[in-house]
Amino acid sequence: MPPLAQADEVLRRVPIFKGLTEAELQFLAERAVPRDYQKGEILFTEGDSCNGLFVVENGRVRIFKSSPNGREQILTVEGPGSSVAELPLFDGGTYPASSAAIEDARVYFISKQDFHSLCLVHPQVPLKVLKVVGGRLRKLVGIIEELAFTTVRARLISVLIRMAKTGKKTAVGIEIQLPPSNQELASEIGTVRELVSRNLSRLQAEELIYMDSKTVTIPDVTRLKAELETPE
Amino acid sequence: MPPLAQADEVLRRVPIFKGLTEAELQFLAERAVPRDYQKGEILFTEGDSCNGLFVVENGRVRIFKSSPNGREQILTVEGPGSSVAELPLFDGGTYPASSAAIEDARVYFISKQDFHSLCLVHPQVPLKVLKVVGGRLRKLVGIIEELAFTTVRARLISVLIRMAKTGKKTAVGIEIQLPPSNQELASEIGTVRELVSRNLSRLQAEELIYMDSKTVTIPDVTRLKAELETPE
DNA sequence: ACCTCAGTGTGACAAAAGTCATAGGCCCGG
DNA sequence: CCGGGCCTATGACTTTTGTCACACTGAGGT
Repeated sequence: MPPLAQADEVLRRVPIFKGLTEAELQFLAERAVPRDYQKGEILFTEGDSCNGLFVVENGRVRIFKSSPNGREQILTVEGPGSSVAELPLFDGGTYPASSAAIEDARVYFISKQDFHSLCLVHPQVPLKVLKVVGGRLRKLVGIIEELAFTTVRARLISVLIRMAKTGKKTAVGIEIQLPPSNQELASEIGTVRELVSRNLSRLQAEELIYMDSKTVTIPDVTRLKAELETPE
Repeated sequence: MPPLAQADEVLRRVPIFKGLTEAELQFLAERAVPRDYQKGEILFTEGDSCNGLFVVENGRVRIFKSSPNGREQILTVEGPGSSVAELPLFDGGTYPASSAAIEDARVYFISKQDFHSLCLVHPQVPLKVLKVVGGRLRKLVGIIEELAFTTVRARLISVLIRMAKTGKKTAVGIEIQLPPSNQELASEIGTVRELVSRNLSRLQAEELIYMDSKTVTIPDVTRLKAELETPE
């Protein structure tokens, strides 16, 4: 069990609640229900009707679509301080995708009613929501672009580069941690386990990366980026 | 040149402006600038900074991503009474995609400033925007799902079925009109001209559709839908 | 009537993606 | 130390996708 945190401390960090007064934060904090999820546990499933929104306190949560033949496509991964599923709250529809905990996680649940009450007294909130939704939309467009135009290899290189931005610098290059399984990585780039495995091997053979189980070292990010330009 | 219309009549029909008073509509109508575009003309390009939002009076407009090698992926097609590009107005970023007129079209342009003034006096508006943005997000997720999980053939069948919903019933089936070029259709489903051509031929050979140039007749929509279930 | 031009249909390939089967590694519990 | 469960790597193969080249059609314009 993670140590208890003050709900208001958590909510204060959430972008859509920035700028609320102490009293307003308090109002929400009193009504926010903490929920603990174990690794892999489902928060909600595509098509469920939406009763409220989630705020992640710790752990990470993935939002994904799944296909009848068992494949998955991750839409986004949200970590501490993110809100999840604000949108269906406003358009009244069901969840467009499913969500599950990647690691053990604690989230707060805020009911639709409470959130709507807040919006009434604080019209700034919908504007903030629009802002984060804007970012989400951009992300989705980015995924579409990658799926429509690029190969698995290019998408894999893209995630590696994205991860490199927050990676650890070492003497021999930037060091990053791959997700716990190749399956997870495959879902992020919309393909299957085997192709991830093959392409990682190939990148290593080409000396663009070095792998030690889940730890990848990128000796030269620029050279990796260059691979994205040329078709070969 | 299309006949002149009263701007306020056009704006009244737009979802995000539903519920405004006459005075407020008037305020916008006075400030909305009409613009005429010819078929194929560009409204804005991905990466442009965003100064306002568009409302389509007539004609249709497509929003799309384009790839360095000349391919395109259509994100949505908006017709009369739709607003376009509300989002970057709120998050302050640039346009995430480009837009061009499919046919000759007239649109109204409303500047960022005017729109923000409206939002201040009328907090209902952002809520309406959230609603339409919600729909947009769902659409994008749908595109991702199709790109990630299905084949060109399935995506083609999907659009045909979607078009059938607004098609014309005849004695021999439902009749629909394909877009003016196969290229356009290809961009909608994220592939190339040739594959559209081939797959349409194949569907006709299988007697799932009948084609007479751009007019397609679907004798049995259920049978077409069944093709989506089975891998073969 | 003829030329041009944009869009089409198709065959032949090449490349990429996905499937299936198999072998092996690693960790954990008994 | 052994066995089961889970994940990984990899070869062999199929299907799908995309590219290129080329011939054909139909509408418009002069």
